[in-house]
Amino acid sequence: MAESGTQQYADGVRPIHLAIQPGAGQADTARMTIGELAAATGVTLRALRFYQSKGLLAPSRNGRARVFSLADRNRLDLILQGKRLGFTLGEIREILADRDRENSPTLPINRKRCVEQIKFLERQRQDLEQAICELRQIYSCLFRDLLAADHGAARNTL
Amino acid sequence: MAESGTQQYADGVRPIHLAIQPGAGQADTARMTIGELAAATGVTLRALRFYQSKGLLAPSRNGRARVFSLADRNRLDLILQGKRLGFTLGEIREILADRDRENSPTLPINRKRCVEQIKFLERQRQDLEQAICELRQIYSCLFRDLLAADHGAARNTL
DNA sequence: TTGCTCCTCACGTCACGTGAGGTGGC
DNA sequence: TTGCTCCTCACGTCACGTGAGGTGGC
Repeated sequence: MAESGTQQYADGVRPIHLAIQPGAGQADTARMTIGELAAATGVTLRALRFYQSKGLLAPSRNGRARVFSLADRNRLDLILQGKRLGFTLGEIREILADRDRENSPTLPINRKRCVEQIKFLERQRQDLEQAICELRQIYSCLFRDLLAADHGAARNTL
Repeated sequence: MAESGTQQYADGVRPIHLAIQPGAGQADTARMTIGELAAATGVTLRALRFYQSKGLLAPSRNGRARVFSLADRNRLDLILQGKRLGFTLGEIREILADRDRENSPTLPINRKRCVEQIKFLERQRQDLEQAICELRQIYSCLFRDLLAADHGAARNTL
């Protein structure tokens, strides 16, 4: 059987008792299975296991099954923020290793890396702009050819 | 030995007799080696062989060595245009297979594919814009923290 | 003979997708 | 017993990079 990943609750109604486990203790007691974490974040099971294999996540175990703590969930949020910002998984691991102690609410990047990443993304944006521009020109050429074909058809009957 | 790829003429002065072969015939007589084509287009030898393995290029042979004609070079230009426009190699092969007969000066994409690609790239651009925006916010937070640290240091001496 | 350019495997990278085949608790 | 969720290999994808080891003509 294939694992279903992120869509096992298609109606959007997930069993709440699994997600929070209220009253079972306090503080870091919101322990989740891999399936619950996947559903909560939109990340596939495979991706979560992959992040672990790359040293980005380190869930504990209950027998063979992985158990993710609130700290793990917060760390995953930082990983996803890093991906949104265009960092590779290797870079994200570096960033999180740098000052993991701080338990930062946002990705703890330094000034230099921040500036370089902005430059990097701005270059990509410029490439994208040029590509979009070129495609729009192609599109208007297609339109012009269509008009020309109409007129050509008219002329060819002369 | 490693193959040097695109940088074998670091001074920018390439032997002209290799690039054109003047007077050897007419029409499609501008035959190039893989190294010459690589140097002329900035594509690596590996990439050229890879495009061939994917059915995008089909150079003839002189013994074991590949020989690229003017038609091959023009086709490569279309491939590179496709890549700039964000198409995958598989899509580029489809596009070039569609109406190869036309020997088009620009990538012969149809209206539907053009519109969809524009949408696709515009989505990517939006993601990029958001990322850049988020990074700029992080940057200004870093700046603010630096100022706060200065003031904090002053206050802490009180 | 030395150098250069060319060749063909073939493994590595990046971020996972996609089965295959098996386990454990309700 | 059936279903569900979980597990671990392990091969596939995309667009090449990077050696290793060998060939051919000046």
